Amino acid sequence: MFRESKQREAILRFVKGTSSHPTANHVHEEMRKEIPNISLGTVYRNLKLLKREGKISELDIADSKSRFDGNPHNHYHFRCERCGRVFDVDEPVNKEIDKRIARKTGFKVSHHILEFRGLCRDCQSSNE
Amino acid sequence: MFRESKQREAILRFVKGTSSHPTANHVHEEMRKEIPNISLGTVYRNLKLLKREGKISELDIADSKSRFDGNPHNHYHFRCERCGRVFDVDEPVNKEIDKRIARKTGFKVSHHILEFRGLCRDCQSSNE
DNA sequence: AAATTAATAGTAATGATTACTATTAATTAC
DNA sequence: GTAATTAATAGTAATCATTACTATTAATTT
Repeated sequence: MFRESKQREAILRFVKGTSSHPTANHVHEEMRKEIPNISLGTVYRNLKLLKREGKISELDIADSKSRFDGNPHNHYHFRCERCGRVFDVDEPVNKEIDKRIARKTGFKVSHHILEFRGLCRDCQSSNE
Repeated sequence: MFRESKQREAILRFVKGTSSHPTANHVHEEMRKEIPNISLGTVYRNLKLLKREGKISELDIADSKSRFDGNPHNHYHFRCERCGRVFDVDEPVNKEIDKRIARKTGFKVSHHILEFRGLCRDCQSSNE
């Protein structure tokens, strides 16, 4: 089914070996150093494939389209992985965790974004 | 400085009045019902403006480019709002909160995504 | 070594968003 | 109230990340 390719091996090796959370373009630039004519399409295809195989992950959060919220205050959301709908979650925002992370890392933490993922009620009951 | 326009008023009224977390395109479609020739550019411009004014918010999370991570297991991140770099955060994943939200909402919660935002050490010290 | 076909390179297409520009309309000056 | 000013708009073109397409290349199998 799958064949080995030096392109895919190199992409996996690089992403596994860096903590820079590179974009597809970053990976492409890096790859060109050892495989000068590697194409961007190959990078995209393999990143997606390696993700499907569970060897790497993607910090996507949110799909390609941005969504807006009439509530301007920070609050949490739930996104259904099947229908794509987004719901507000009625859970108090944990401000303590920002302080803890700030203490641990030395970063200045202004806020955090928390999104739950799974299946909404409709999508659980609909069998298909 | 700012002038009122029926387009902006209608957009704000709609986004404030729905819990559907609409995309720019959803807002545009809805607006066309009452202002048939409103342009998509106007919708985008006003959504951005209303966000800047703090009247609505955007569920962007992540910018336009997707980032990849050699660690395939769920973990938290910190994103610097100034330089854009993403760092891993060494904090145990809270599985209890998924259960609590599931109990509260009736949704099936598979996991959650948590991203801290603020200024990394470099960007705090660089004065500019 | 030849046959098969997955993977690639290179290019074109897509889709969300932003930029641009002439026109319209809200506000200000008279 | 009317004319002058200029912010906001409609409509279109441009941009940018990502995906699709296709002829060619190269792993793997026979």
